[in-house]
Amino acid sequence: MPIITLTDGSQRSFDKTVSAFDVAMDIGPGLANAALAAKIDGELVDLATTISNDVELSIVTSRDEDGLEVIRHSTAHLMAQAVKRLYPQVQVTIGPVIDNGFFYDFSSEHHFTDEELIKITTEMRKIVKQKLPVERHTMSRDEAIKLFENMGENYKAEIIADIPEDQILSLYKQGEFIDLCRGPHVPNTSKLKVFKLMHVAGAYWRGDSNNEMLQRIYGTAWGDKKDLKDYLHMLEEAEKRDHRKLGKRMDLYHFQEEAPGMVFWHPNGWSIYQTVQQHMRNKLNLRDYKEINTPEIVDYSLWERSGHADKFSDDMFAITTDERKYAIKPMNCPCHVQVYNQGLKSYRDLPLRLAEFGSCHRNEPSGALHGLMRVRAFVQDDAHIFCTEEQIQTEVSEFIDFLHEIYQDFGFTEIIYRLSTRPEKRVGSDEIWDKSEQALATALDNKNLDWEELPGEGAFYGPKIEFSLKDCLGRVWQCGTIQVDFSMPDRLDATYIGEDGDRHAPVMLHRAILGSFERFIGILIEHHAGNLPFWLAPIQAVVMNITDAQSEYAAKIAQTLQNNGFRVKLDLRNEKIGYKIREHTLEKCAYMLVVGNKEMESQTVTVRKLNGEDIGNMSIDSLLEHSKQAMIDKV
RNA sequence: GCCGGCAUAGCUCAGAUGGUAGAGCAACUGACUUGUAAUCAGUAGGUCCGCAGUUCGACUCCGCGUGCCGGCACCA
Repeated sequence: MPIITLTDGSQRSFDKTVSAFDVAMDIGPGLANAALAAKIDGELVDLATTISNDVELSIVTSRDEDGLEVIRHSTAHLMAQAVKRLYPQVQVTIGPVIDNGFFYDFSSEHHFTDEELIKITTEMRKIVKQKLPVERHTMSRDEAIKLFENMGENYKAEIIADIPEDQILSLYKQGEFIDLCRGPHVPNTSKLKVFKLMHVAGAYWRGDSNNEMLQRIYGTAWGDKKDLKDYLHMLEEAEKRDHRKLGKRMDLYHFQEEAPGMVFWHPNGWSIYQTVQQHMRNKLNLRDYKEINTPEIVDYSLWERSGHADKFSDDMFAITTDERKYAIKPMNCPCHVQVYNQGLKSYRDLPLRLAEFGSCHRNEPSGALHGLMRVRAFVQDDAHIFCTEEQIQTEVSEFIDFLHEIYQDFGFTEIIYRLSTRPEKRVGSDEIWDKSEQALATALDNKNLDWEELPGEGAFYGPKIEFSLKDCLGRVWQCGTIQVDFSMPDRLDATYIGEDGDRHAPVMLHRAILGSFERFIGILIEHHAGNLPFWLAPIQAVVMNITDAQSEYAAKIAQTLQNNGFRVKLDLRNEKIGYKIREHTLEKCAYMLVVGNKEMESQTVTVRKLNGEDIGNMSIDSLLEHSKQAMIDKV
């Protein structure tokens, strides 16, 4: 005689075993109709699940996050069923839920085209109309293997073969289609109405590049039409922010075939770059970093000693001249150790913070290149802190403060923290690893930061914290990092004289805040949709006259701004003011300064901001003051 | 690197089922002297990504290469 407690605390008792659906029906037919799944004592289950004991129950609809997940998962099955109907020779593999949708991977000789996605969609709609019940069945592992082998679904059989033998598996059947699945699923296919197949892509079987390449179809699915529409609209908006498009429109930089993955910076883009770099330089000075500069081309033997040649030679550009082999540096650390090694160091010299805007080249796989976000030639805001073991904790903590300050300056507040811990292949004792992992974790905890651990993802020489930012498409880009390194100082003979008078190897902290200037500027462009704040804008102000009568006055204002260190343009063309404003808006000029007869007579300018906001008429002195304040406020 | 797609004027794109291409914007010239997101008219602009092949003829079809795009893998 189950007594069922609902989410609002109310209770209902039944005199016989009931299904979750029966309970929903008992509450009301509207809810029963909207019901997709249920949660029994916190566990997400099918609506058909029977209840014979006292439980807590909630009915899951498309309004719940869980409901959306069920819809997306079921839509993946729906798509697989449609594909199997249209292409019986195709084998199914896996079809999980992802952010905003789902995908399903198929093995097939035939390659799906975008037109065929329409065909598949039509078939999916047919299955929805058929209102096929989705039924859960269970069977033993070996039975399941046999079942899928008989169906010719070898991939499924392979997946099941990896599951422990004694486990009971659940399978879901809708019409003629059957798939291995943990569930839960919607009660029938008519619940799946709002979806769209997005695109086809390749993906390796089991995510391993040694394996066969499968075909993945991505789709999106939602609880109601408006959500789908909003999502598609968001994608369109995100596309408009794409730094590759804006970079072209704003004339920031270009790429060309002769130098794949290497940026040709134009004056506007280089202006942003210089502003960002100067800002970093100022901040590094305030925190007692010493800026240095080291060679880009270094004899290969140094990379052999540092260990890079051994592990990363494929990614290094090597050159041979006069029978001598060099590498173009992929990282700055070995060179920084060379600077450290000049002259005898005492414990009194530590911590020593050596910073470099280090130009690096890495031969990234061609398929990985992506605008400014992934390039082959880039400059890191790199620094290495040489310190004692005891100083690690403080240095890491201060670094996190530094990083927060910089991200704040650039307008980023959403940061993802990840701690990568010891990998299987590593150097150094477990004791040292314990200590350094603990130092990093403690530093994060002391600042009350939410962080995720990535076990085994650390570098071979030490653990690291990664700091990532999210871009407009929700992609996560790693920017900052701090890594503890007990290995390289030793490999490259770095030492200091301790209080005890003996030589010791210092600990090296590799750290970067922006990561690479290229990637960071790409993220900046997308984050601001190209509308960079005044302090970063390549063109901070454009002075426009109404007619020729104000040419001289307009030029004088531009000159004054320029003399005060601002980046100014003068537009005296014989065009209507509306035309000029439109053009400079598209160019993303921060301030538009209009001068006509009115302004000339009163010795003022009228200021319009990029977003169309009119901040009024002001004297040149107040304009200068306003601009200087904007630089300080970073708005 | 792997799978698939794409490559036409400075930019955004159309087009030709094989007979050497077109629009809008930009550029240039002229008129207009203009008040907060496009004034009008005219002119000029192309190795149709590269290299080979088929063909009387290739921008179009086939092959190879390069780059880019969507993913996957990679990201010290």
